Amino acid sequence: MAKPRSGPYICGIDAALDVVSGKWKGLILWELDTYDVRRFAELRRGLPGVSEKMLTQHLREMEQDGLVHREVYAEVPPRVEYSLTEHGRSLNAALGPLGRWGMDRIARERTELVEHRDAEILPRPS
Amino acid sequence: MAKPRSGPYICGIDAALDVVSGKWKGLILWELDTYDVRRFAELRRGLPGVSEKMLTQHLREMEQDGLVHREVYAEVPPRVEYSLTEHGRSLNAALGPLGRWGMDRIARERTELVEHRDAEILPRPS
DNA sequence: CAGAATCCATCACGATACTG
DNA sequence: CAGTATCGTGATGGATTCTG
Repeated sequence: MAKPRSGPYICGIDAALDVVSGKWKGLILWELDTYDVRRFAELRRGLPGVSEKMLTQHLREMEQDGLVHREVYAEVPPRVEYSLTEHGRSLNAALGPLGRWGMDRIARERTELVEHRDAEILPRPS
Repeated sequence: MAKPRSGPYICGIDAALDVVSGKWKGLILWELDTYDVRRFAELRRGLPGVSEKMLTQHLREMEQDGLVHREVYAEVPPRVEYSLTEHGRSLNAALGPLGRWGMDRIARERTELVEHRDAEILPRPS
């Protein structure tokens, strides 16, 4: 089970996307990068709409991919803390420009209705 | 149809990943960036294993997302050329660091059997 | 050549219930 | 609290066939 890898990667983008392809992985990365350390319930609260199963699953995969570190405390009220590994941090850094691009895209979408806004591309299909 | 997703994004990463999340989109981007202009069959050859359906589907979505430009020539042997828009180019630029990260990951995986792997850059013997 | 259409397999994702 | 187990579903991806 786990992950049927996409076999031999053709390029770096491919390999990287394989690791972040999951509905919540981007957000998990963001959350862990922002807060440094987070507990299971905290992450869950930070990702509105995620189910425990998906959160666990994604966390496990990311742990296996060496992105996330999982620290378990053998206490009476169980406590588990998640944080990014060096590897995970470097991924996040590499994701920086993409994040900014995404922000621009969001901004663009907000003004997409204004047709005067953009004169450069706008392919007009007739 | 196309994409019912794209709810309100929580962060830029989320928005960007939504656009490149597809089995071949990363490769398509890479291919179009490398060759500048590509025909349908060329793209198909460049993406070993892709089906026509998926290629068409991905291309259409990317066109709709404003990443790809589709130029149709009304000739007897039909010819369609795909290229990146400005928007697509900027995405690719933003994808650069991620691609390099992915390359590192591939390299790392090659030496993954060495559990001692640390801050060391071993030249690949062989 | 560049696709559209159809059918089919798989899997990512989710809801719910149970546990140490 | 932090999971695990099970089941169900729609989206995603693929093989094949047909067309302008």
